[in-house]
Amino acid sequence: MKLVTQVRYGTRILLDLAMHQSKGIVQMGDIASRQNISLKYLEQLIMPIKNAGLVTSKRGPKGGHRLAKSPDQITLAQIIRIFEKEYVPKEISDDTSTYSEHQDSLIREAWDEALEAFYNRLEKVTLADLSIGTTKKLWESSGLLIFT
Amino acid sequence: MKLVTQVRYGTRILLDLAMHQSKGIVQMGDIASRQNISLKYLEQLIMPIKNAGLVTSKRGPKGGHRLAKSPDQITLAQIIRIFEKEYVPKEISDDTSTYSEHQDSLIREAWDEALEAFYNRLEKVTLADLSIGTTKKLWESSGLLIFT
DNA sequence: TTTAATTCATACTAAATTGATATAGATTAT
DNA sequence: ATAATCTATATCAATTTAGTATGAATTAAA
Repeated sequence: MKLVTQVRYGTRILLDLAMHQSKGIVQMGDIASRQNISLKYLEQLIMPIKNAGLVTSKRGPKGGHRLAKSPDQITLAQIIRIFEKEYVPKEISDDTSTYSEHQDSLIREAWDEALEAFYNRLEKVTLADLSIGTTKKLWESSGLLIFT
Repeated sequence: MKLVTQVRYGTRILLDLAMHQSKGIVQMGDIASRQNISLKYLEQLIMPIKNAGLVTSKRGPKGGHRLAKSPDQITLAQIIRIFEKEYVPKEISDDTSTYSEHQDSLIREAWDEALEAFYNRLEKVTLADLSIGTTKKLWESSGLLIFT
């Protein structure tokens, strides 16, 4: 059970967008250099995020991306769900007899509820939580409020 | 986030052991044929289960494996923990500046608590739950109590 | 209306993980 | 001794994940 890199990068992208919200639209190229991710890889990552409705985009020169919701409406759980493909557990047994169905349904039910509990906790961390912390720290350490 | 095959097979092995408890010690070869898993693969899977203290073994002829605890002391969560290697989420940011530490610790904390919630639910399903269901179903459907 | 900046769409490659097989050694009841 | 059984590695194949490359579609601006 691991936090795939796509989630880490995805979070960085969204966080970057959140912190540069005031600029309006932001270019992938800028994020790429700021976050030190290859532009091409980043372009791939932003796509599912966009399809999930977390950002909107505009093509052409002066185009770019922006958050589709306010940072406190975007949660860690949402980001993780985009990349961790929802997985239905296979049957424990490989036969088709009736008696294994009971086991399988017990396991599946527990699994589903466990996943729900997992995501519930992750719903509680928003981009706002993360970026507020960031700008605050920046302010404290440098005396400059760079990202506003 | 998926239930790896190792967990499915591991569960089947333990369930098989649980259902043949009365025989005392059980050979991997028997489990392999009953569960339709290659003996060699199965031998690999039983090792971490043994190291986790869920079963004990005896070598030589008439050797084999048996559960180290009663079936109601063995939970799905335990089995999953054996195979899903405990994974510490990497830092979101790759720089070493102070301001990213706050984000990372927020995320890590949420992640840890989410995992805990996940496993808590899975603690509630024991081998006994699964095997009791099985023998009962068998009884009902065939009139024969095969696994006792 | 051409040009250049940008997102969008795929195809491809490389590395890591997982699933499975193979070979041989260690232990022990008979 | 011998054969049955578990133990320990090595190897291979399949799948998934990470990352790169190529180029088309869109559009602001000169």
